[in-house]
Amino acid sequence: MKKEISKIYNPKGVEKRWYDFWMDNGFFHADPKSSKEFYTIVIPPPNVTAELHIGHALNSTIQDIFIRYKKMRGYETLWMPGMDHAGIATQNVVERQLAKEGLDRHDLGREKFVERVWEWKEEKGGKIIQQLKTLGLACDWDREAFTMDEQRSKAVNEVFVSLHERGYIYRAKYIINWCPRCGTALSDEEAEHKDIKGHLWHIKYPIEDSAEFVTVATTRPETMLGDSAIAVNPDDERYKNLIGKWVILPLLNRKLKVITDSFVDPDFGTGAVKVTPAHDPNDFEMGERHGLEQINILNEDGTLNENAGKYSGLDRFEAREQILKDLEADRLLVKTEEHDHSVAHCYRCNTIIEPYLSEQWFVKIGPLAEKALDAVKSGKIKLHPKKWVKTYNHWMENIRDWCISRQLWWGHRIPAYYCQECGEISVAREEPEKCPHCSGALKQDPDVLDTWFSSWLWPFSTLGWPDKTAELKSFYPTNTLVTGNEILFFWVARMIMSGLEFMEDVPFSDVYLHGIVRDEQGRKMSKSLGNGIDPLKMADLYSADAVRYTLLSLAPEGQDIRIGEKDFEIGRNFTNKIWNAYRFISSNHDDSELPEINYEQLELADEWIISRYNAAIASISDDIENFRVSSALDNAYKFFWKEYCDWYLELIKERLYSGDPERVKTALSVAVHVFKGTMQLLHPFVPFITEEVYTALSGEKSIMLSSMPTASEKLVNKAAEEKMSLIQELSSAVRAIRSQMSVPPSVKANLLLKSDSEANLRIIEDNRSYIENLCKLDSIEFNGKSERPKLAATDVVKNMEVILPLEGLIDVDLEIKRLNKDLGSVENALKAVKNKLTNESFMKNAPPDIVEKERQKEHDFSEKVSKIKTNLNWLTDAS
RNA sequence: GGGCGCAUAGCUCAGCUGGUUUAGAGCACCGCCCUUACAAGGCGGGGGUCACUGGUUCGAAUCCAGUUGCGCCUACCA
Repeated sequence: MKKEISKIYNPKGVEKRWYDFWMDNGFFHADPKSSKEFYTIVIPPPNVTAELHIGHALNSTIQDIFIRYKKMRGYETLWMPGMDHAGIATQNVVERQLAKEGLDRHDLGREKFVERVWEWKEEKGGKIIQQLKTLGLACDWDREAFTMDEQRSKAVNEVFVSLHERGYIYRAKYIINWCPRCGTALSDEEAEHKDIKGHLWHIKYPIEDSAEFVTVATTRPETMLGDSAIAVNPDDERYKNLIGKWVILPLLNRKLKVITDSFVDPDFGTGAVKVTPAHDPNDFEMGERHGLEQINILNEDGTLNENAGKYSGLDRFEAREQILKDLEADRLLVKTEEHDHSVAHCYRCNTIIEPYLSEQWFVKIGPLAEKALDAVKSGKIKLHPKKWVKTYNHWMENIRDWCISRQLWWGHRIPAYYCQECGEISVAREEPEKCPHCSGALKQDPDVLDTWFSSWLWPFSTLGWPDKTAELKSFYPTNTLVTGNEILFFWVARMIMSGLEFMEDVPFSDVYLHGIVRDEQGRKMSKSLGNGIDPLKMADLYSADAVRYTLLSLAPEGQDIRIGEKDFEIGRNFTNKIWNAYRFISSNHDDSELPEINYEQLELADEWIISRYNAAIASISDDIENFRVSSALDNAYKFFWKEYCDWYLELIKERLYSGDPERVKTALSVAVHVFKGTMQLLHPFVPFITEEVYTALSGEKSIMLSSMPTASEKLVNKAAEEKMSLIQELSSAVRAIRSQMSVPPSVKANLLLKSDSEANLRIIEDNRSYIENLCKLDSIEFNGKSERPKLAATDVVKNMEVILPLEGLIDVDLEIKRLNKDLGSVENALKAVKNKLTNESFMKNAPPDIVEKERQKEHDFSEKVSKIKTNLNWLTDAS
């Protein structure tokens, strides 16, 4: 009874049906009370504003592979999903929305604005969660967390207060990164440095009571308005006479003292530097050392303030132009040099950041970093690939205090309260009613915390901390963290710090860092370039399985990935191959139950595929356990497509069509057994189609409930593999001859084999039907008496002469050419081997087994050479 | 300035601790084939002085050093 199965795999409907099924049955839900061993991953929370891009697809597919694999290996697996509130990004979105209505957030007021953001979040936010589901991810959605939800907010609050109590949080007036467009401070990590082709302007400052000038060089001439000194290196002879003198700041005509500071590099610019303590981190420190005035010339929006004289009100870059013009007019601009330097940009809006003096909250990071450094050094946490360890160490050793306050409304409000009477600051878990010092009225700090201040708690906040939950007990520490390498500092390093500080244990034991997905030209995918590939579109076109497969098969271990839309055909073709293998097996087996494999009745092909199958189980498992996911997939591909489909399924056709029920049964039992297991091995990579065909074939409820096959040493059969490789080589040789001599499949041929090796001939004789079927042969003759035909195409396989009498069919010149080519390469190989064997030092130093191998090679190659030569002679004689 | 990575077929990449490979795969290309799972396929074929230069070694695509090119990260480059 044949079943009707579509010739081409149609994933439409299949994927959604199975995802619903998995969800309805709670297969993704993890039980903290389970007696199984736990395996946990926390998702890198995407922004609530995010839409799925190809990087998310790669990142989450890798996690899904680990989760599904471990589940089938018997673990209680938890994949903890959620999102972060993305303070700046989300506020931006809602502000843009307001702008369309002609409003800004101040029109609404803080409370209304935050309400509005929540509304936005409920209606439009979190689109990505739905999108992630189409990829088939086995996340425990019942536990979905959000950094702004109640439990996570509780954790943030607790951590802030507790760090404050430990003396790790302080408030200070310091130079920070200020984004004038977002109107907030940023951490060092949030400032992206980009190389800019800028200028170095040389400006003359007149020396007081003199006709002389001192020339300084700057990349930001507008900051001169905030200058409070000129500095030179104390050892710089050129400026010795200037020290202590006064110069006149052009345009504003303020007096500036000439000071010395060893920070100044005499070789850079002119060796004299203008000092602007309020707008440059170095100058700030120099200012501290010399007690210089800090003159702030900027408003928060990047325009110049009243300290800028006639420039006040201008935008910083307009002011720069105007100042340059004015200096030029005063003949004070002496030189304009091209100058490449790196400039900090806001990672959210790409605006150029200003170093800005302001009062902010900081985390004293040193003590936390120290422990986090140890965790990686000691191997408690392993980074994959491990090349990142050096980068991690370097960053950790040079880390600076973390600016955590943000001048935003969307986020966790800082639990610090200022007394309106005595000015004392109280930091508290619960808002105090009145000042604990003087009972005065309190006002909460208006700022919110950096979004990363909530996501660094993710591995335990999502499990219910600070409450003592069953989840924390079972699932912490988590096992594997999978994330893009660009986020190592932002997030990974900080999670390690917080985990060690608050859980007194690392948050995870292994970190898998993958690369960035780029376009075919190696460019980062971005909205502005319009070169992004929409994974949902690809999933729609080719299936989610295809997207997953393609991404993984193209992902080099830890390197960036280049990908184009057409590449997704790779995945589609693969799923189609699975489908058709299923179709083949299925159409050959009636609905009766399949017998267990009878190991007594196996043919060579069966023994061989079972052996290869067990090797595949071992290598794929080993790859996954050791974070080589692409390699695992590659091995699965090779086994399934090259060995199982190309060879094994071809080899069993004869039996399947033989009509002998016993032979059919044996072949089918092995074919199904191996196919099912292969589907299990592939399930973590392509979950949908494997579920579809596995359940269809087995009648089981779900592949997710099945156990991943384990490799059995006993079933690895080297002898069978040897034999098969002879069959394979011989078949390939015959097929090559046929193809190259253009012998159509309809023309059956006879094959003559001549060999000294009875054993080899016996192997072929025992399995002659394989060769006959694969090579479309009528007969095979072994060391036969029949005359060697004059016109024949020939080859040599394992010292066995392969003769295909093809009188009238072969092109003699072509065959001569073919043999000569072959001869050439074998002769080269022989020469190389001979060189080795005549090399005394090789003979003296190389291990005996290697020498033996080379001897064997020499023997084989020279045999082959002489046989090819003989064959060539036959041909030339005949023609 | 410091660090890291990459450089193998036209393209994307394998090739782990040096010797069973006469350097592989996929895509692209060429030829034959709609052979009763699959043309989204099968079979066969062409194509590489493994970036360059030295070194270690009996032996190097593989290890070491340097050079060049590209990429990334990092930095208090006025």
